[in-house]
Amino acid sequence: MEALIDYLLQFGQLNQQQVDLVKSKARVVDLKKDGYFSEAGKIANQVAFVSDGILRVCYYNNRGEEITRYFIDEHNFAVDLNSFSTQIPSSEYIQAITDCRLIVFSSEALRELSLTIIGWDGIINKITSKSLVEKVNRISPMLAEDAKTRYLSFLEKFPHLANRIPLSLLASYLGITQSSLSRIRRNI
Amino acid sequence: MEALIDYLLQFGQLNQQQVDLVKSKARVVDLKKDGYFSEAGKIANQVAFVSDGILRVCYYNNRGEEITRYFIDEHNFAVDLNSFSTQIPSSEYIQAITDCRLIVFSSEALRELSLTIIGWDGIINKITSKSLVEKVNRISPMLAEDAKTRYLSFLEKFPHLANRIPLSLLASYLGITQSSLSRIRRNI
DNA sequence: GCCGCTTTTTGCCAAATGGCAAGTGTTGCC
DNA sequence: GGCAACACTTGCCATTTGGCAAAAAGCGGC
Repeated sequence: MEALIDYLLQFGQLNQQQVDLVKSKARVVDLKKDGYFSEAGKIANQVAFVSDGILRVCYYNNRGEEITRYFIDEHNFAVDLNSFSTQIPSSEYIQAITDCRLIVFSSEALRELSLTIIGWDGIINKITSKSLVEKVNRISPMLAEDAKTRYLSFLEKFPHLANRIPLSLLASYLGITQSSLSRIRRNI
Repeated sequence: MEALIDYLLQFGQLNQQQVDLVKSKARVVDLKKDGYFSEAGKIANQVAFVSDGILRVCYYNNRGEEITRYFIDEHNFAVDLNSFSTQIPSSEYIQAITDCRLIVFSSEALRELSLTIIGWDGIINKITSKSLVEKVNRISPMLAEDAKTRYLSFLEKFPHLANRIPLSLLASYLGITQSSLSRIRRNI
């Protein structure tokens, strides 16, 4: 819980009373490996701060292949922003790939925080745009790189993640087959 | 200018007085083909609404290759959000690929609007997160697709853009060589 | 330790894409 | 018309990646 508060304070100020209010609206949830935090077809109505574990955002294409869009690890927020902000049913899944401990806020909790805490919206907006810009900046260069370079870039940016993510999921994130990734690994 | 106001009103309400204020802070700028709206090494201090023309966001990788991250066409905002919001020098360029007419706001103009118009920040935040989510959703699936599919998806999503963008830039956006794109085109 | 399950590695060959360089086409200018 | 500059296409071959299936390795339960 302290990690969450530290994280928030990077983006704006909160006095002790406000910090307590935030804590009171949060709910700790444990999610087992392979469990879903958010599912296609449903409307996302909660946001999670990842206290422990790794999640991934994925969807299925028209050939039934499972595509991993990105991973979310400790001390980041997980939310299906598309569905959450438009209140349209989602088309993707947010799934735990390890056992996870999440700090969850419901839509209502967030609404109350927004109404009560001056500056809350500003904090949330900064976090939102920062994390989206990061995603764009991370994914976008990958298109121009070959598979090996993509893998090496991933290792460089997330050295601690590579060992905690099954090969098949990492391959799907990198946009290559599991076999190819295995071969790439061998040749490094 | 009306297109800008219409666009803004999709994301929140503005009364006539506020609309006039917004207009008074804007500046129409014509940018010639190949001209830069924002350059690597400089700190972005303006935001543009594209009234006419097409821009692209690009950068150079460590092999000196030019990579096109995405295109920005009519009735969208162009800004180097990374640099603009952190005030760190940029690492990418925003360049006109056709003659452009832009409606430009300086940082100061935006700051004044933010202070004067209740709800301005809300409008800006909605626009920001919507456009970032769109970018992620557009780029992310491309990783899992082969070049031909990427090209077809592009045609489907931006049928009016394909003819206005030089082959070389489109290829760099799709993450393939110009020759490959030319071959793909032939075989459709 | 052994079994059954899942994950990862390999081999084989086909298909996609890149690299390079030359050829063709288009456009604007003189 | 002819030339220069640029944009696009093509040919040839090397390299990368995919598809498929089998083998090997890792892991938890008993």
